[in-house]
Amino acid sequence: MLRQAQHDTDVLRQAQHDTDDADAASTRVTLSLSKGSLSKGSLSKGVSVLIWTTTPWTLPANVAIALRADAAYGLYELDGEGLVLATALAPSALGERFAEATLLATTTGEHLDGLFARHPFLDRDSAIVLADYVDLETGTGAVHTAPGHGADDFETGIKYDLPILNPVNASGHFTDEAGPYAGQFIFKANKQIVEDLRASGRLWRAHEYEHSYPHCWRCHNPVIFRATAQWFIAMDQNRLRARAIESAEAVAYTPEWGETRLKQMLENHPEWCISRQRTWGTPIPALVCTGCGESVLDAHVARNAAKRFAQEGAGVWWSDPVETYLPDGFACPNCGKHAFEKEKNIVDIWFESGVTHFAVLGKDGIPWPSDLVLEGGDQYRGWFRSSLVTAVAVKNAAPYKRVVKNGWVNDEHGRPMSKSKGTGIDAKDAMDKWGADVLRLWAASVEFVDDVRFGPNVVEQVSRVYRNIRNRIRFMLSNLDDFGAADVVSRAEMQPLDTLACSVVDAFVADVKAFYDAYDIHGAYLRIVEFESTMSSLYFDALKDPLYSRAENDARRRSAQSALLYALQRFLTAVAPVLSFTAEEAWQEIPAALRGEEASVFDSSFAAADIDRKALDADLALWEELRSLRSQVAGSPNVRDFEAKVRIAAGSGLHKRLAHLGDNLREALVVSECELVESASIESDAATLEITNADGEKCRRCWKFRHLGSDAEHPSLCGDCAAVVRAL
RNA sequence: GGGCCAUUAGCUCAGCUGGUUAGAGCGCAUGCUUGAUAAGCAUGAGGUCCCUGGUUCGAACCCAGGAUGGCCCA
Repeated sequence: MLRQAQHDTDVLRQAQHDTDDADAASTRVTLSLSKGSLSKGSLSKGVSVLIWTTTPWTLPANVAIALRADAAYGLYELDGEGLVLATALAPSALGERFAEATLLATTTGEHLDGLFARHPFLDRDSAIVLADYVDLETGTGAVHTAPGHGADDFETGIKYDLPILNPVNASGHFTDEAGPYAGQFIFKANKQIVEDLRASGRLWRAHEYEHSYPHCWRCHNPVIFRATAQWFIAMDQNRLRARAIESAEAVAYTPEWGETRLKQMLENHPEWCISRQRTWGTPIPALVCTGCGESVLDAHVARNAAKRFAQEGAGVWWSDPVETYLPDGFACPNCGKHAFEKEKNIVDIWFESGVTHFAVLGKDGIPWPSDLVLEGGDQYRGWFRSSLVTAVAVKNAAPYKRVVKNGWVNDEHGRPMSKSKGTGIDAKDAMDKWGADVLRLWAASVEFVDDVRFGPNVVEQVSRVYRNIRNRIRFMLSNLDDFGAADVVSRAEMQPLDTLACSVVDAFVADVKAFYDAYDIHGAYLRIVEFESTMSSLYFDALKDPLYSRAENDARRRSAQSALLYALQRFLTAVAPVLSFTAEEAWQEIPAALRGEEASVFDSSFAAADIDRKALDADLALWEELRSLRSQVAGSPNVRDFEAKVRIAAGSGLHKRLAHLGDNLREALVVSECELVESASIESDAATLEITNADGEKCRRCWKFRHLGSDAEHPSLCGDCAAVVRAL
C-alpha cells in the first residue's frame, strides 16, 4: 500500500509551526488540452490549462489538474493561444496582460471533469479532476496535482485511481522516472525545470513569490513529501475502529469530555502507519520475496524473531542471515519461491509505546487493565488512542479503566515556561527551595485538568496554607503530651462536644476519600483547607478552656484529648496522599502506645468505623448550628469571649439539641457563662441571643469571669481553679 | 479553516439538575489575644460572574454570535 510519506510525525507537526518564509520560484505553467475540447475556434496555438506551482521539482510527478466543481472557468484567448483558468482569478493570474485577453467561453469545473491535458515536458496525459480543496484565493483555480508529493494530492489520486508517482529517492535526487532530470538534486533541478519550460514555450510566467514552506524543526532544512511503501494497521478491517470506539465507551474519563475527544480521535484517525525508515529501533520482522518483490509478514517468522530478540536483543535482525528466521520449507505465498530478504523498516516508537501495557500489566501481580492512564491532552491522539487500539486488536478491551488528562504547567503569567527566556523552573530546584510537600500541596491546589500556573508567588501562597495545616497538626500533637494509652476514652464515653467533633471528622474523611476516588484532587484540597480552618476556629478554640484549666486527669480533659487523638489520626490519614512527608512525620510524633497497630500513616485506612449516616447528618446539622451561634457571639461588637455571658432563648427543637450539650455549649461559644432557656414564642429551630458582660472578675488561671476568692488561700482564682491547684 | 476545552474577587479556586443580598482559602485593612506565639480569634474592604444578543417570571448556569488563551488537526 502506498501512502503519503510521513518522515516523522513530530517533524511534520513541528514543521507546521516552523515554516520559514522563503523566497521560491513561483511558476505558471501551461498544460495543453490533449483530448476532448473546448471551443477551439480560431486558436492557432491550441488550448492549455494554466496551473501554478511554487515547487517546480514536483512537476515530473504531475498526473492531474484539480479544479473546483462549482467554480467558473473561462477560456481566454491571448496571442492566438487558449488559456483555461478560473474567471475569479484571471485578473490576478494574467496580471497586466489581462486587459489584452478575450474571454471566449465560460463553464464550471464539473463540466471539465474527465478531460485530459498534456504534460508540459513528459510524454503523458494529465487528468482533469475535481477536488474541494481547490481555493479561489491564489493561483489559477487549476491545481497542479502530484499524488506522490502531497497529502491532498494523494487522496485525490486514490479517488481517481491515478498513478502515484514518486520519482525522487530517499536522498532527494530524481530517479530515472523523472526523465531528463534523473540524478539531479531536486532543489537544484527547480531552476533547470523552469529554464526548460521557458525554452519550450510552456512557461507562462515565473516570478519570485514569498510564502511559507515546512522545515525540519531540528535541522531547519526544508522537508519534502514523498509517497513510499509503508506498513499499516488497517483500522477498518475486522471492525477494529468500531470496536475501539465501543471499548472507549466502557472507560471513565477525567474530565468527562475526554470520552468525546478520544472517540473523535478514533473516528478520524487515518490508517495507522507503524513503519519508519530508521536503523535504530525494533525491526519489523517481515520478509521481501526476491522473486516477486512482495512483502511477507508471517506469524511463524514473527515468532521466530520474537524468540531470537528475547535472547539476543532486536539488533540481531540486522546481522543474522535471513535463514535464521525461516520456518522449514517456507515459501512466498504470492509466487511460491523460497528466496527472501529481510525487511529494513523499523516499528514506529508510537506503536511501541502503544503496546507497553502488554509488557507491563498482567504480570507480577499488576492487573490488566490498569486503573488509569494519565497524560497531557495531546495524548488523546497519541498514547490514549494507540494503547486502546492495540489492546482492542488483541484483547478486545481497553487497557485502562480511566483516562485522566492533565493540563500544562505555565509560568505565573500563563505563558509557556521557556529556558531561554529564563521563565523555566526545574522541578528539582523547586523542591529544594520550597519542599516536596509544598509542591504536592500546590499540585492539589490547582485544577490539574486545566493548564496551571507555577511560580514563586503561587507557591508562596500555597506555602502559607501549608503552614496553617502544619500548625493545626502541631496543636493537636502538643496537647497529647501528657496523654497515655490508659487515658483514652472510648467514643461512647466522650463528652457531647467531642463525639460531635468525631462525627465531623468522620464526614470529612468520607468526603475526602470520595474526592480521591474520583481523582478530584483539587476537590480534596478544598475540603481539607475548609476542614482544618473550621476545626481550628470552632473546636480547637473551644477546647483551650478544658485543656488548660482542668486538672490533668479530669474526665472532661481526657475526653477532649481522646477526640483530638482521633481527629489527628484521621486527619493525617486523609491528608497523607497530598502531604505525604508531613503526615508521616507527624504520625511518628504520636506516642507509639497511642498510635495503635499502624506503624506508619500509610498503614492506616480510610475506612471509618460503622457510620450511621442519619446520626452523622444530625451531628453535622448541630455542628452548623453551633457554628452559627459561635459566630454571633464572636462577632458581638462590645463584649467578647470570656468577658461575655450568653443567654440563649431557643425554640423547642433547638433547645433540646443544645441542652444535650450541657456545659459543652458554653465551651463551644468560648464564654464565661451560658444560660439556655426554651421559648415557646420562637420557631423550633431558631434562637435569640442576649450577650452581656459576665459577672465577677477574671480568674488569673482560667481567664473566665467568675466570683473569685471562695478559697481564701487563692483569692485571685475561681473555685474550680483553686481546687485544681490545691490538688497539685 | 475544523473539532474539543478554558475564561467567576489581587491570587488559587467553589458554585449540583437556572431560583432570595455570587462563596471559600490565601493576600490586604482593622480590632482582639499573647498559655498553638515567626502562632490564634474576630470583623471588614475587594466581583458589569470575558463581551453582545436571545429564551425565561427569573441566567454565572440554557441558546446563538463574538473576543482572548490552550490542545489536536486541516
